[in-house]
Amino acid sequence: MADVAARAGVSSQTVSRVSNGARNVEAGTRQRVLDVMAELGYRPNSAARALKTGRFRSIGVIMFTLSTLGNMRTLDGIVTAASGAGYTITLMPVAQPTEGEVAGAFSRLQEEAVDGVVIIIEAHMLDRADVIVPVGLPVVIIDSDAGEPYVVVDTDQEQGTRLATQHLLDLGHTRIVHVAGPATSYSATRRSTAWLGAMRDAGLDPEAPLQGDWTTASGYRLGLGLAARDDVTAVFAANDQMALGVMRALHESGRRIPDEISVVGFDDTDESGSFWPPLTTVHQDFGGIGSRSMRVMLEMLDGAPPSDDRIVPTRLVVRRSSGPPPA
Amino acid sequence: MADVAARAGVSSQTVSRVSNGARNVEAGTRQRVLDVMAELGYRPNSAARALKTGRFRSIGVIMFTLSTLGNMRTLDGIVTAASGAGYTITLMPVAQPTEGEVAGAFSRLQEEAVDGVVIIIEAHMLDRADVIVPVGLPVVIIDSDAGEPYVVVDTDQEQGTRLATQHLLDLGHTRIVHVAGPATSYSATRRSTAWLGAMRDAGLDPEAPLQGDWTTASGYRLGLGLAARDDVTAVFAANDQMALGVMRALHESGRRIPDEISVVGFDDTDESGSFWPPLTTVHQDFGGIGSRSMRVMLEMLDGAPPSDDRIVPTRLVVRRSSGPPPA
DNA sequence: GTGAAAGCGCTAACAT
DNA sequence: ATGTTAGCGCTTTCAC
Repeated sequence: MADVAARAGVSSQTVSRVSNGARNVEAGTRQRVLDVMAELGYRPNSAARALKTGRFRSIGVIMFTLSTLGNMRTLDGIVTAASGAGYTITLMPVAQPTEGEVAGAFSRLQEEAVDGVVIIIEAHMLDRADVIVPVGLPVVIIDSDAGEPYVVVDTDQEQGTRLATQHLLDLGHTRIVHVAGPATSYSATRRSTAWLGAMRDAGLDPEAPLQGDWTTASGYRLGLGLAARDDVTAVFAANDQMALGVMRALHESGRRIPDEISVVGFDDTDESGSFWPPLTTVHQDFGGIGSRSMRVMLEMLDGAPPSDDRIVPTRLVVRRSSGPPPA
Repeated sequence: MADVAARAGVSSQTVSRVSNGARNVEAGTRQRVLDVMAELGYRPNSAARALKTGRFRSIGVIMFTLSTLGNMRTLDGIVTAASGAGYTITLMPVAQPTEGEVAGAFSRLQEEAVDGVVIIIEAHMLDRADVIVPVGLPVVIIDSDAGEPYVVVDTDQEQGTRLATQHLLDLGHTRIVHVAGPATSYSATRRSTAWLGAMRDAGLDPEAPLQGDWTTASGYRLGLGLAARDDVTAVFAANDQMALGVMRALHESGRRIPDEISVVGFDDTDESGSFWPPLTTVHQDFGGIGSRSMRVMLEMLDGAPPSDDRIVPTRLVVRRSSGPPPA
């Protein structure tokens, strides 16, 4: 910057003003400085700027590394929204979604160059106030049971689950089994709970959900057991990947979908409509989750109260994997 | 830091030493400083540190936002490797994979707090020296036609393609069609070229590849056309998503896989083994791409010459979507 | 509209 | 083993 100032015959202060787009610089002076900047290939040093202003223009995202498709899409939404607001995203992976790991990532984050933190861990640990509280940064949590004072942005799991369950109920199914996500996942338990609620509201007495872990492999394993039973006419899987695994098991066992058994998923990834048969599923607006998270984050950064609009609705996408139960 | 120093009765320099784990501090002094740090909740300011050292301990990743599954997995590998080396990842999305956008991202990156840049854009633009050259940072490019002086890390596209093509050839197929990725993608064109080469080496005269865009939708559209032809016995799709779309079109048209027509993909995502039928495909080691990129980056950061080992081999995973052609 | 001075929090270099 | 000095590149404040 000093070089630019010297070459342009102005003070470094003026260079700073031009660099930041301040308006009290004469057009001629500005142009001269701009020319010299280009000539010298000048780029402001963000560390120095951050040191002085105390702002980094970056948001940290803590996420479980080997993440699900949905989390990747959510990250994509966050990155896009952040970029639009002139912020970059700094990734903070945690190897395992355990409380210790998250606390560790959090403490590391305090020395990172970020203005706020978004957490996507989908775990139950976040109600432990001591894990998060020590940080003096705005925090937005996605998909968590963290209560006050945390700001949580999330898909409307209850509404989505009821959409899926009601669809099956309306079709005439009563013997519906739920293939749940891992018990450590908050969204998985909410989907289980909402499913139980919807079933009971319909006067049914559902059996306990089967326990998967989000992967196609777990869906396949559980699906093999389901295929061997003749008292089940529909399966509601907590995500599309497990639904895919269930369908594979059903296919291999010679069970016809949806004639003998219906399958419904949750997520609606880009591929779900091309599964065979195309999967009926609950569409989650991952991009919406990401952009709302960033909007709330930006509000907090500005010292404004975060807007209330933090639960993102879903919609049911009916395809060919669901139909009436066999007569 | 000054507060800690005063409270612990030492100089700020000693606090700095403790903070950085220097060994020339007496155990008692260290403990006292540590205690005060905890008491005061001291956290080093990374901006100040970066300003002084000129190092940010962060790597920027430029990527096309609405990315493919494979790119997401590669990013995951990079993040994991970076984290292990004590680096964070700063994401720089580009809205469109055009030359202008990439150049823009690059120029923005220069003011970002990063020590090096990894580019995942899978586009042909990177041989344009003027796009990248101006940056004084180490650059590693994934999947690109960028030649010297750029360091490129990539999957062995040629080997993978030949594996897939030879598999079909060995099965007895001669009427094989290639569903290619977008012409703007370098890996897509390399797969096309390698496929043409493998076919010609087998003495065949293949028809021009069909042009998809990586999405299941494009695979479906092209698959519909393929399903209507009776002179095709096998399809080699340039990625698994397009293969999935092709299979859906085939199913809907009542064509049996692999009895009437075989389908082979490229990528081997987590879901591919659960498609129906389970997809024969070329396994790409996305994590390996990510970790090698980071290893090379770290070498460059240390001023060492980047190691040669930058092409990651693939392997063929034979499942049930491929078989001999109909008699 | 522009410039001079001061200092953000840290660490490299040197001194003790 | 510990302290002192200086300065990284920028922006804020205040003066002109």
